[in-house]
Amino acid sequence: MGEIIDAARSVVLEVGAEHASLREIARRAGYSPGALYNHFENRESLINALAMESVQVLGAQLQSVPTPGNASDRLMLLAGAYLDFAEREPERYRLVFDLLAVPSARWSEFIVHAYPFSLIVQACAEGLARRELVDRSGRGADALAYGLWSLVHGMVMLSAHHLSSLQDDLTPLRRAAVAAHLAGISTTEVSP
Amino acid sequence: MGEIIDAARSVVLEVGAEHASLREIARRAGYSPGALYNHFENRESLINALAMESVQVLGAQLQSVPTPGNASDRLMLLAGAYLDFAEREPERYRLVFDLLAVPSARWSEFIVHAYPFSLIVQACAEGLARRELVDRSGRGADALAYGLWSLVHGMVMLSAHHLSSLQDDLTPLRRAAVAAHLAGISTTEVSP
DNA sequence: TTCATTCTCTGAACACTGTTCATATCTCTG
DNA sequence: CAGAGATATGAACAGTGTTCAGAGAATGAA
Repeated sequence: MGEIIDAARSVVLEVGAEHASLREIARRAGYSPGALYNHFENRESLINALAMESVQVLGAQLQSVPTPGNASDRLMLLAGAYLDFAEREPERYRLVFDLLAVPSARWSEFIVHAYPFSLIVQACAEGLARRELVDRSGRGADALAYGLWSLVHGMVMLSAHHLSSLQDDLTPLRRAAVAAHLAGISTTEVSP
Repeated sequence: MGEIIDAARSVVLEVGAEHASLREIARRAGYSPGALYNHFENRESLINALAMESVQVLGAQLQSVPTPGNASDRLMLLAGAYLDFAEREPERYRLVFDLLAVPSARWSEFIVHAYPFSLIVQACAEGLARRELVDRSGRGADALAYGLWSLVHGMVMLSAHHLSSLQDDLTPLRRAAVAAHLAGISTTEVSP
C-alpha cells in the first residue's frame, strides 16, 4: 500500500500525473499491473490518493506561517506560503488542482473543511470580526477567501512561461497584486 | 483540413479534450487515423489548433464589450465578459487554458499580443494614463492586467463544484471580488 | 496526350495504455 | 492439519497514438 504510493509519487514527480502509467508504477513498486487493483479501485483513485497527500503537505506549509496581529499581514504571509509551495513543488501543486477539476463530493468537503482553504477562511473571519476587513458581497469570510484564493491560484496557473513581457522574477509582481487585492478588502491601509 | 477541425471540435465538445481520441476524430471526419498526420504533426498540435480557434472566440467576446469613460468600469465589464465565456462554453475555456499550461514560445507571444490579454492590458494602460489606476509594483499596465486576469481565471478554475459552502450563483460573489480588487488598484472609489 | 513527380489516403503493424479474470500461491483461523 | 480468505500473477481484451510501405489521384512538363 505505502510502497505503491511511494512508487506513484516517484513516477508522477518525474513525468507528470497525466503521463504516469499504472504499469510503470506497478513495475517500480515490484508488482504486476493487476495487483494494484487489490488496493485501489482504478488508476484515477490511486492518483487521487497521491493528491490527498499533497493537500496535507500544502496544509502543513500554510499552518506553519506566523500569526501577526494584523489580518491583512497574515493573509499576505499565507499567500506567500501558498505561492512558495507552488513554485517549489509544481508537480505536487498540479496534482492538487487537477484533482480539484474533477467534481467529487467527498473531495469538495475535504478541501473546504480541511487545512488549506479553511485556514484562509479563518484568517478572513478574524479580520472581519476585528473590522480590519470589509465584506462588500455580504457573504462573509468565505467570499473574501474565495477571492484571495482565486487570485493566488490564478497567478500560479498563468505563470512566467506565458507572460514573456513580464519575464524574470514574478515575486514582487505577485506581492503587489496580493497587496492591491488586500487593500481592496481592508478598512485600513495595507503595509507595503 | 477544415473538416478535421470540425470533427475535432464536435468530439472535444462532447467528451472533453483529454478523452477526444484521434481515431474518433478521424472516423467523424471520414478519414483513416493515419491521414490526419498529413495535416497535423500529431494529436497535440491538432488540439492546439482547436484551442487557437477558441482564443479567437474569447477575443471577439471581449472586443464587443462597450467602452465606458471610467477605467475600472471598463475592466469590470471585461471581467464580466470573461466570466460569461467561461460559464457558457466551459469546454472551450478548458481548451484555451490547457493550452496555456504547456509552455510554447509561439503561443506565449500569441496570448500576450493577441486579443484577450492585450485588451485588458490596454484598458489598464489607459487607466494609468488617466490616473484612475495606480501601479504599486512599478511594472506598469502588464502587472495590473496580470493581477486582474489571474483573479478572474482563478475564480473560474475554483468553480462552484468545489465550494459547497458558497453554493448557488457565484456571480454576485465574483462581482464583489473583482470590485474589491479594482478598489485596490484605483485612485477613486469604485462604483458598486 | 503521355510520362513523371508530388501529394494524399489507406490499412496493417507496433508499442503502448487501463482493466478484467481465471489461476495459483500465500497467510491466517479453527 | 485442513480450509477459507486475501493477494499476486500472467494472459487476454479493447482501446490508444504513431509509423510506414504501397496504392491512387492530381498536377505539371514535354
